[in-house]
Parts: sequence; structure tokens; C-alpha cells
Amino acid sequence: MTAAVLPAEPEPPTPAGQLSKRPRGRPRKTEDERDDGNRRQALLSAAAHLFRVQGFDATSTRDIAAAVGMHSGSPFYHFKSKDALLYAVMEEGMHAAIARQAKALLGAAPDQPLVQIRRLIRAHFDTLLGPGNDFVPVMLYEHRSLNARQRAALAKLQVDYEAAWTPVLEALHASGHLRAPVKLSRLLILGALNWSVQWFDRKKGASLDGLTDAAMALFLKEC
Amino acid sequence: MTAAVLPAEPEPPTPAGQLSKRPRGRPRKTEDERDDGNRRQALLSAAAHLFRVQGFDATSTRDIAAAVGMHSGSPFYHFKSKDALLYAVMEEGMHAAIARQAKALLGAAPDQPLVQIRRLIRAHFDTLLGPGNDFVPVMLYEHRSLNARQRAALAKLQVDYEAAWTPVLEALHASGHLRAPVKLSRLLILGALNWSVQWFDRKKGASLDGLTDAAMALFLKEC
DNA sequence: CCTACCGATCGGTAGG
DNA sequence: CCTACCGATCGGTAGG
Repeated sequence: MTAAVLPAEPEPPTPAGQLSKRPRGRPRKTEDERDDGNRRQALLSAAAHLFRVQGFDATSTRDIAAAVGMHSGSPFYHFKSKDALLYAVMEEGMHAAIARQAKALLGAAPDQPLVQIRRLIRAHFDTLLGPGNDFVPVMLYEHRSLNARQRAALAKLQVDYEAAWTPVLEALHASGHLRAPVKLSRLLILGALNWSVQWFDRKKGASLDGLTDAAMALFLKEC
Repeated sequence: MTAAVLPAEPEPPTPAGQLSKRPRGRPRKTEDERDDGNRRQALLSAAAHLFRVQGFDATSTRDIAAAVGMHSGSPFYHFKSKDALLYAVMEEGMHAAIARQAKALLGAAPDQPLVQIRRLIRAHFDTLLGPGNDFVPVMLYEHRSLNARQRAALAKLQVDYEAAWTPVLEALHASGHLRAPVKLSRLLILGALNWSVQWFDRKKGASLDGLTDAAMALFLKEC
């Protein structure tokens, strides 16, 4: 976890129409301006971690505030509701996942679906199980706590993410490496990977490469 | 869902210090005493359904009481805490799952691992997706809400359940139908199946047999 | 971003 | 199983 224990001395708010003992306007951070979007990002990371470990409902906004050295009401200065914070965590997770996936596919030629699928799987494990990657697991397991509007917005990102799998699976189906229908294959494969969040233990020394090998061996035929 | 829609007419509250028009004491059930463990079971079913649809934290004990026509404090006559109710739901789910699995395996000869795995998969889909089977999905997705003691007790049942898969997967590995390591295969396969709870839609006309076919085709080699 | 606080909800209980 | 209630927690806010 990266949440600061000692907060960077947040400046007291200057209320509307009232005298403040401090200079008006944005306080001139002498040289370093280390807390611009910084506090917001700290809240996001702390929330992602706590939501993942304890669950959304079991985590109070006070917990999150304390994790970054704020007081109980302060998170609402950055996020208008606990829900909005949850949504922001998930959105950031999906953006990172899509970027990681696109990057992974860059090195694989389109006519090598076996290489592509391996990279997709490996990138997915990274997103789920990589150190500090709490954001997507939260999305997978706290989906229900979103309202309809938020869910719809996230669904678009998920469609984008999963869209990358379809042509690869179709190529594998055509070449005989995949026997099950493409759509069901995608659902079952992603399910198998997603479930790893429940049992994978980083400390037990298992490697994401080993996991990827096993998944490849399980899902793909040799021809 | 089996929760009564029309609750059994919970009598209007008799305010404090006022005479009740009804006889005191336990009402004599004329002949049938149809609600011995009956109310308890009704609570279990209603809780399983609500926990599955809304989640454990988002379901209040008042919701559950209302679903079976009780008043807010009454569930605690049957279960000493909300946690205990959750645990009871999961335990009942696991007992049913183990029984269903054992029954499915009865008809398959030990030397036919392809038949056995198909039956294991089909029984698992039944447990997860069959009509009215809310209990095991609750177990899969509300695990975190248990305390350590309850989690340990359930873990034993899960070990029992998964134990049935190992010899079958070993036979398939030996015969070349399975290429990935047995233990990782079990984890990945069960994950793929468990995740179906997230996307399977009974109304869309998909059949559990079709799903089973797809899973077989995805996981197993032809030889 | 802090202080001080509110209103609502919730699990649980005593006593019948 | 109902009545009446309590104590605690929690998301959120006004005002500074």
C-alpha cells in the first residue's frame, strides 16, 4: 500500500465570505507542489486497497480517510460520495487494464494467435494479481455496489477490453487450437482467470508465467 | 424465489400497556404443526435469495423478516445473529452440492473419466445456476463476510467437494485428455464454472447442457 | 481540508 | 414470535 501515513499538511479551507488568518488564494507551495492531484490519488489507492481486502460495505469512508491521514469528512471534499469513489477506483482500473493489454499486444504479429493469446492471458494476470493492482479486482467483486448509470459506463470499458480477445479466439478456432464456440470460450476463459483472485497467493512463490503456461495448456489444443 | 409474497398477516402491533385481543402463550396448532423447522427454513430460503440478489451487507435482517412475514426482531429467535444466518445458508448450500455431486457420479464407471468429468461439470452448473439454487452462489460471493471460525468450517466442506475432482483429473491427465497440471487445472476449471454466475442468464434460453458441452470442448483434448 | 454535527439505518435484545 | 427500544456506526454536510 502506498497511502501516506503523514499527510502533506493540508491547508485549511478558506470559507466563503469570511476572514481567514491566512493569505487568500491558492497557497504558494514554496517550491514543491507535491499535493496537487496527489491527495485525490492517495484516496483512490487507499480506497482500492481497503475495498479489495475488506470489501466495499465493510470499509467506511472514515477508514479511507484515516489511511491517508485525513479526518472523517475530508474525503467528501475530493469525491462527492462513497459511490463516486468506488466508481473512480473501477474506472482507473479499467483504463490501466486496457492500456496494459494494448501494450502487450503490440509485440505480437496478427498472424500469430498463439502468441497473442499468451500475451492477453499474461497481461490479464498482471492486471489481477500484479503487486499493487487492487483496482480491477475491486471492479470484479464489488460490481453490485454501483448504481445503474455507473454500471452502464463501466460496461463500455469492459466491452472494449474484451473486444481484443474475440479476433484472437476466432483465429484460434479457425486453426483448430480452440474447439469450443468463441463466445463461450471467452466467457469461460476470462472466468477461469478472474477467479484466480480468490486463490492466488503471491507469497507462495507461484509465478504469473507459470500460471500463464498452465492456462495455455488447459485451453488450447496442440494440433 | 420461494419467499411468500403475501406474508401470513402479521398481526398489527399492540402498543405498550394495552390489552391484546389474542390468547396468550404459544398458539395450539390444531393438528398440523407445519411450522416446526418450517419458519426457519423459510428464513433460510429468503435470506439466500436476498443475499444473492442484493448482497449480504445490502440486505438487512428486516428485509429478510419482511420477506417471510415476520417482524423485525423475529429472525433472531431462529438465528442468533445475521452472521449465523449467512453461515447456515452456505452450509446448506454445500451439503446440497456435495449430495448432488455424489449422486451424479453414481452412474459413471471409474474407468470412464470423460463421463465422470462431464457429470461433475454438469452437476456443478446445476448447483450454481439451477432454479432456486441461491445457496452456493451466496457462498462463492459472500465468503468475506464470515468470521475465521465459520470460514474454517466451510473450508472443510469445500475440500470434500473438490476432492471428487482430483482423481478424475488425474485419470484424464494420464490418458492425455488434460495437459495442464492437475491442481492448477482444477482451480482454473472451477473458476471458469464459478464465474458463470456472473453472466449466465436463465431467461436467454441457454441450456446447462450446452454450457457443459462448451466446457468439455474447451478443457479437454481429443487424443 | 478540519470541526462538529445530523439523520437514518441497522444488528441485536429484554421481556413478554 | 411480537413489542419497544437501545447503542453504535455510517454517509454526508454546513460552515469555516
